[in-house]
Amino acid sequence: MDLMEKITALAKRRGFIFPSSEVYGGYQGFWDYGPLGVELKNNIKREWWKSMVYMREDVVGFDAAIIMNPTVWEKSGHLKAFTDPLVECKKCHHRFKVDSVEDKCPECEGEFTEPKTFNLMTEVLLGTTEPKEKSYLRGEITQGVFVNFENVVNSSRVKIPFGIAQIGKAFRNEITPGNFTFRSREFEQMELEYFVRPVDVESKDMFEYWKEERMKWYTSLGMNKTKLRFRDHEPEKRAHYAKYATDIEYEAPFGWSEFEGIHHRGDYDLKNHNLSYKDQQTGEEFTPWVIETSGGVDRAMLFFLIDAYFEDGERIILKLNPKIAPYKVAVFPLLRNKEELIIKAKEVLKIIKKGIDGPVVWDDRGNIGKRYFAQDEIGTPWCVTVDFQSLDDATVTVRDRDTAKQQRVAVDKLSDYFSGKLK
RNA sequence: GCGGGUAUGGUUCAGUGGUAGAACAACAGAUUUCCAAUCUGUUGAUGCGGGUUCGAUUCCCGCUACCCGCUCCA
Repeated sequence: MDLMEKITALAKRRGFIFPSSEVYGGYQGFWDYGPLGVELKNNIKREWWKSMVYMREDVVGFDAAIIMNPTVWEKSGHLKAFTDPLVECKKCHHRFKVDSVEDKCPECEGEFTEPKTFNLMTEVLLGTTEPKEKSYLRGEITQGVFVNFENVVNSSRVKIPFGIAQIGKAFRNEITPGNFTFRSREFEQMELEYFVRPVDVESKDMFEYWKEERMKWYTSLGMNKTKLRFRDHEPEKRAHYAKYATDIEYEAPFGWSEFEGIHHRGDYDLKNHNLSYKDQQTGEEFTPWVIETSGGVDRAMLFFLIDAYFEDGERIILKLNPKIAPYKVAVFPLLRNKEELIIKAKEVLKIIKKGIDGPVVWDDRGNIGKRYFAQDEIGTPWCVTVDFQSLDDATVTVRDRDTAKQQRVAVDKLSDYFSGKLK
């Protein structure tokens, strides 16, 4: 079994990720997050929000509607840019963008089919009477921030340079979803739009600054540096709006794959929507430039999972950073059939639950070794065992996931012990 | 959308034109048991829809999903 199969199987077996609507045969390009998956994903989003909004003075949060006035998408250029006419070679079946090729297939000299368009925007019909009004599920979350630019400026005392952060779902009719959750038709983005003065040097510096910031964030949560790299876009490969563009890529089992883009969008978007900024002190009015950091939440989660996956003989360990691990602590009674142990262990469970921020779980299956294995496999950083000694001296053993080493800790010190490690 | 492959309990596999087996998991019970798979018991499956046939999980067709390429870029 290759690594992707192992991750996919683990994700399903332990409740991280399921194929969407699986009882009806699934639905291509959609995935559901199970009890552990939603914890992991929420933790990633929370850590992102903390570092991008709470830890900064110059960024505010936002949450736009998924469905917007269709004019937004006309103005933004998405109805054009997300519609790629493709031709297919009748002989070798390779496909190409119409404007990227001549009239013969560069692979095999074969004839092309008529161009077909693939609109990546997901259409929705609104209203109760026919004809219904057509709109779109957002193809990227950014536009909601841009069209609210002046609302935010007028209501929240932000001054350039400043940023607006947003996390939310986006939808694209991908031609070929695949590689587990990597390319999905519904996905979540975590994005910052950082507005700067339209000055080349300043904006380029800011672009470089955000590149480094974003890379640091992933490594600070434990992602393996040697599996990460930047990949600058060649001018001709850049999106329609980008002045500069870089991807952060992870070396997945299916190859180096992008999961965050840092784009210098210039004034493209605000100009499209006819929006500008007025400096209250100088009276100067201008259209800011935008540095965007746009990360895929589902992709980041997939790569955190892959990156954390280790095998030690038969033992599987998810070495997730404790901050994003679904469960922080598991509590075991050494034996499940000794009432005094159960009572004490339930007390300890309650104490830790109150003492730390995050899920603490109970586990009394089979035998103790089995529980350690099961918790390792879902990345629980610490296991607390209540044994007979605990009944005498109110201490428990705390076992570390990565080292498998144990330490005796007094029950009344547990909360401090764990919250210290979770900082 | 095109080409190739795959589809059996939760997972990994077996098997058959006539009552589908196992291992692991799950659940219940036993055992002073600290690094899984001691002991006992229980639940649970042929992706969906057609066709051929007395009878289909098995043969045929269609669909769907997943995997590998083309494509895509969060």
